[in-house]
Amino acid sequence: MSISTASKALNNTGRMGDDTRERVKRAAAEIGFRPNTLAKGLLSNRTFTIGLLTNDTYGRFTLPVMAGITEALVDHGVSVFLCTIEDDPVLGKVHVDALLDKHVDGIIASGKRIDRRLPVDLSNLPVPVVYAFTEGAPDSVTFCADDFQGAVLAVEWLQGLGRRRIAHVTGPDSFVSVRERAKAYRGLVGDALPVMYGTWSEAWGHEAVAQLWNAAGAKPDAIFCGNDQIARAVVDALRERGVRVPEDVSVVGFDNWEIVAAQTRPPLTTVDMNLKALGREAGLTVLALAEGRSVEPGIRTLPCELVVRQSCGGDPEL
Amino acid sequence: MSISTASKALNNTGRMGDDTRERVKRAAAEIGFRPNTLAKGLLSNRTFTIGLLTNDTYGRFTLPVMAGITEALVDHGVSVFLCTIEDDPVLGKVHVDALLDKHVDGIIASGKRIDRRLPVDLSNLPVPVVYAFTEGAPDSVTFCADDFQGAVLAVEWLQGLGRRRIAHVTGPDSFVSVRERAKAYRGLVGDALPVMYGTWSEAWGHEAVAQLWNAAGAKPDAIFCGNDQIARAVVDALRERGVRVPEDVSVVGFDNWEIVAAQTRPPLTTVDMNLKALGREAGLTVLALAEGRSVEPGIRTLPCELVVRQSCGGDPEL
DNA sequence: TGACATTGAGAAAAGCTTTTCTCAAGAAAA
DNA sequence: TTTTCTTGAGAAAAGCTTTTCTCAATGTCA
Repeated sequence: MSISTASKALNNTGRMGDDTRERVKRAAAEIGFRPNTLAKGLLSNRTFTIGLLTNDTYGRFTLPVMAGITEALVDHGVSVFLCTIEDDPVLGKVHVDALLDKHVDGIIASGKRIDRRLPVDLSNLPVPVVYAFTEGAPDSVTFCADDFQGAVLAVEWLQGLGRRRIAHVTGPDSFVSVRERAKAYRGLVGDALPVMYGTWSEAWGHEAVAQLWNAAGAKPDAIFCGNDQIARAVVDALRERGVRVPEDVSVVGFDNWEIVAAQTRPPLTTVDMNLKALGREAGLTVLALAEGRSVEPGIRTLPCELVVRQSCGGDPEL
Repeated sequence: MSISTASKALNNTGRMGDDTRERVKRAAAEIGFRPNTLAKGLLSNRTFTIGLLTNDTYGRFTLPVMAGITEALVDHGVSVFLCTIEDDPVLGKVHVDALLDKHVDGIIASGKRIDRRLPVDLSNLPVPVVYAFTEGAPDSVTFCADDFQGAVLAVEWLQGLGRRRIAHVTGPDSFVSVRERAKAYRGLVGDALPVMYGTWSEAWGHEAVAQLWNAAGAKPDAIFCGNDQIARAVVDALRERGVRVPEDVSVVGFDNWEIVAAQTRPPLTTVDMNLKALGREAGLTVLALAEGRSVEPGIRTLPCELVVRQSCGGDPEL
């Protein structure tokens, strides 16, 4: 039995008798033959590996993205190198070099916010690069969540529940996401209440509630929070003040960070950025690029969706 | 210039003139030559890749382990495939097969608890396997944290602060870790108070405080919690009851999960399991195995350390 | 039955390094 | 001057697949 015959049999290529083909396959299965991906890669210039670069140490955003990538690519036999590079350019270069040495088919860059670059130069690389949830190079493909639409979803949900004095407690306005969400909020509720910018901490959530409730005049009947940590703190702070959630005040978060959203009492209704879908798209795109298919560059915005739990009231079955 | 001469020049092997060697190196640097790791691997049977298998979706335990592995191995030019297999045996097999196809030099299995196996068969693999924070096969190398010692650390710290009625609110006693910690606790404080087993949720933390404070008799002056989520809830519940932390009651957590521990008010003093160090050891071990060095099988227990914040009182500078 | 077509299987090359071996040239020794 | 060493450089093979080409054998048609 020649090597080439075996190869052709296993790959269903070449001309040969069906009996021979079957016989080879059976034998291969029997001895547990695994074609060496390295050798195959040597020929095809494909390694069926990609690199995922991130500076998100806690995996808050990267893990869902990674899950999506893996889900999309595992069927294609592609495995993913995860490289956490902190915010260290040197570490970044080390990892990129390692990835290039291993001839990854492509690289996906991911991060913690969509208006910051990873601290590493990914231009002029010999492999395709796509960006997911981080700022991309000018002519690249970049995926991010639709903050504006997500905020609309949240605010309209509150309005649909009859809420009319909706406050917005959010993160620093240096974030594009924060500004986008604030713009959507402004568009729907007007200028009655100021947008409250702060930090992404629980401390700020408590502080914001204190400011709102210590001020004179009517209190809000709903609070749209910039992330789940703030939302959680807001819920806690309201409870401590004897304000009932969701009866007196509805609270909606952003991120759908299970660990926070589900453990809050009551569990948070919150906007999910669909990071997994985002990862899936990024994975398929980098694969397409790796296979030489051409992909229109630009920023692709994926819609958010609202995850209804109990912090707003309303029928969770809607 | 022959290929072999170039190879020898770049690898500092073979006999040749220093001038030739230098000339080759300069030229290589100039054109940005990267030896193809695949071809090298084809010869040496090394790919400088390893697989990290985990069922820890949120990365709670796996990400620190991963960080340690990467830190230890990046200098050796080794990259890590992260495979999240949920608890799905099929997915597990798919990923293991993908890893074997790619001829990883070794596999590290990791998980969420040290007394459960990953839902996938890792025996009789053609590559070395080491286990980190998950139950290993009989004659394997397994790394885990020293729960007993960690608990001793926590309880002795409380005792050192003068606390005498120390309660223990922890997770389900089906966990080996829980039983180990409880045993250490028992050994140091005796039977005055029952060990309170529950779930790993904040709800249980609240519930436990209610039980303790609604009971007749003296209240605890310290609570040793089975993880940070419980500890956080305990702190919250105490504050809601007007009990001051740390003035009236000291609370210590377990895990040092930054996101929880640092956001709690006051921030949690807690036991850190040194997962990063654990990952580092696991990484170095799998590398040693991959290089053919022999490693004594068995369970390696790494010590925990106490991270002092403010939930216990005492001088954080100690 | 002879010429031609078809079919199935094997040989060989390519892909990129490293390593071992061979060989030629120059230098040193006789 | 001839022989022997030494040194530096190149040739070749190995590692594992896939693909293209070649070739022998069988079958078909005239």
